[in-house]
Amino acid sequence: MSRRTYDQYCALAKALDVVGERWTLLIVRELFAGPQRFSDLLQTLPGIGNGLLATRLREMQAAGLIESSELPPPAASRVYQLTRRGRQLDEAVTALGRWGEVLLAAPTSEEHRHPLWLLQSLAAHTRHMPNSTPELARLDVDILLDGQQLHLRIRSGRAMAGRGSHPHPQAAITTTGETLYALKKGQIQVEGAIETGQIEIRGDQEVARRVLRLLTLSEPAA
Amino acid sequence: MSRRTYDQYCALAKALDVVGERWTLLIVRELFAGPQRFSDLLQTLPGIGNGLLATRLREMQAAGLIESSELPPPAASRVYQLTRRGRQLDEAVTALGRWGEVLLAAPTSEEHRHPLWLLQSLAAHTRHMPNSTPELARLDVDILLDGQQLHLRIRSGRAMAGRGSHPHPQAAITTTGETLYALKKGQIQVEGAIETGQIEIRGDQEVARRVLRLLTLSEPAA
DNA sequence: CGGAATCCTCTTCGATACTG
DNA sequence: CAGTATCGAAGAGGATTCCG
Repeated sequence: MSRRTYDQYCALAKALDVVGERWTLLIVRELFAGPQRFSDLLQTLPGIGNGLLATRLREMQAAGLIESSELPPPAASRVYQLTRRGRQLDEAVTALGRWGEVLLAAPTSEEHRHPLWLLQSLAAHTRHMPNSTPELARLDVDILLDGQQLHLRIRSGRAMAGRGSHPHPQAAITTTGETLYALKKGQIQVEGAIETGQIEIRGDQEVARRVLRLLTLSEPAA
Repeated sequence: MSRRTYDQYCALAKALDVVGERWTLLIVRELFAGPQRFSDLLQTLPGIGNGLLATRLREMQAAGLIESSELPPPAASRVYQLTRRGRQLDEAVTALGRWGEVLLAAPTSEEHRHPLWLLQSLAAHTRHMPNSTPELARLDVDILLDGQQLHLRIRSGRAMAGRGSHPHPQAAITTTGETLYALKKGQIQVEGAIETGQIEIRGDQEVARRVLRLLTLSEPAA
């Protein structure tokens, strides 16, 4: 009955009362990439258990973070999506993710993996750096990453990753997480990876290259 | 024995594995304002229970977030403080705090309060806005807030709140949380509050005014 | 008195089984 | 597919005790 709270008159404590519980911010991360059904979330969040997911979704709805909507027939299913308030968590989630990046050791492990998470991570960095050249004002590309269909929206140099394909992509990239990771590390270059076939591009070649270069840019020295 | 983790190869999940558990980020918040002893933390974090605090401090030490050091006699006590890695949480904690600010309703409640938390909250906003005029390059002032001795360090327009007094303050301000809150809301002005005695200043009047104006600046329209 | 370890109760979590 | 019901296990909170 009694939701556990910190009972502190402090903005951080209040925020943690709402999003500090287990799984909540990971659900937010999933919904940043687009609406999801109950069972979609169950799949991408291994270990959560359906009871707890139901509870979290109810709490998050009550807190105004998400809303659910019925898809019209014949889909006849319910999807959950972020509200404006929920989307405002972008900055905090992004900052936390950047902080956690150095904790990513070798990907070899019993860990669950998902191409989206890598793309979100790379996209998060672009929202940290001031990259707003006119060339990066507005770009939309599809990315088939390790067989998963994703897309990237770039607005004023800031990238957001999403599931599925974009309605009007200017280009389509096919590659692997390994390749993106090597690019980010500076171990290979965009042009080289295209030549060796590690990256395939359809549509606007220049747009795709711009996106790839933005995404795999290294952090400037602080 | 088995620390609970999300087991996801994802930067956000990794970050939450380390700082996502109950109380951890609130401990970080306290240590942002300076080193603290075990019992200091117990006092400022009502409800934590000493066993859990000990556990958290051990975990945070193992994760490289904090370190403990013995004070030389006659103090003969141990203090905990953030490491560099721990201080890097600044951005994430600040972003979360800003997100939570709208959840602060009327301060009338059973909630625990502490002048430091208000000051940290106000300071967090200055780190969000680009305010880097030469006048705000480097300022250090003491603040006696609701009887609590605190201080503010301002570097390049970005304020950090701390406990106790600064070794070399340029000015000292005495006021109340209520007054700062009203200033932030725009209900009163700095000059007016000084005239009515709601704010007292010793030392460099101009420095104190600059700090107060920075601190209580309203958010520019996004 | 500061800094914990111990014990006990209550809540939350995670997995499985079950229902509309 | 979208949840609810249930139950053992882990975690949290409070008090007490121990040690220097």
